[in-house]
Amino acid sequence: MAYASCGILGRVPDAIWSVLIDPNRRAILELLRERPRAVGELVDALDLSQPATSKHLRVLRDAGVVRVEQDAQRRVYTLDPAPLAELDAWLAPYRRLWNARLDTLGRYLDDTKET
Amino acid sequence: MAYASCGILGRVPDAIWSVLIDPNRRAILELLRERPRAVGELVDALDLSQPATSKHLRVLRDAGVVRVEQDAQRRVYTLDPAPLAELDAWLAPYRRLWNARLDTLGRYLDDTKET
DNA sequence: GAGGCATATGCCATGCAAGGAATACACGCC
DNA sequence: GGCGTGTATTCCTTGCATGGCATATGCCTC
Repeated sequence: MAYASCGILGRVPDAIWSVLIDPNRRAILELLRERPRAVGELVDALDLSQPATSKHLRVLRDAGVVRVEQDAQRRVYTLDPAPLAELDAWLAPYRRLWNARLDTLGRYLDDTKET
Repeated sequence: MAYASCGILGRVPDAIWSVLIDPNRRAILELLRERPRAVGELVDALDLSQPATSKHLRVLRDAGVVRVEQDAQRRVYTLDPAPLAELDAWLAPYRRLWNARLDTLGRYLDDTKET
């Protein structure tokens, strides 16, 4: 949310970091970015066993970046990007730094153009 | 740099992710955000042994997020935020999503106000 | 060039996260 | 109520990253 990207919230929960560590979990996030999917779909898309996939989904659930909805025997997972805003907030101060660098580069280019 | 935050580069290198996993490494980044520091300074600031600190610095160096400069026996580390732009690029599609949510929320609030 | 300081590296032990296999659980259908 | 499908959980093993300790390396001073 807005207050998160303003940097007021400060600390990124460990759960969020641990989500990002794993490539498979990042892959799941990207798949869910497209549309909600049942577990079986994810299993097919990733090259992973069903139990392994379920375990990753558990981590994602605990971190709050996905939500489950039950549809008969299937469980459909949906992306909830909100917690990632914390990550964005964490990144903000660094973003300022590399933007400063870009500004410097920009001025340099302008100056050389004038020469 | 610019091309990174434009999202052209796509994949965040594994090295960047592995940097972020560790709380101590994130702490080092934050310390260096303030100003460049020698290893000894970092050892004091973190609650870590000197060897452990050096190992983390190695990881950070390999990922390209810090640079070293030698000053007699001391090595002064400086933050280089550029590679973090890749992370920013990775985050971009998700940012769009939570912004969309905020817009929805905004409209909802506007509507209820009108009622 | 010997000794002392600052940092890096090697080796070892420990802990922990990830994946596989088997199994438990939940739901719908006949 | 038994059965098949879809998903979660448990147990176990393995690999890997972390940190401490000891030690190597580099540099400066006397």
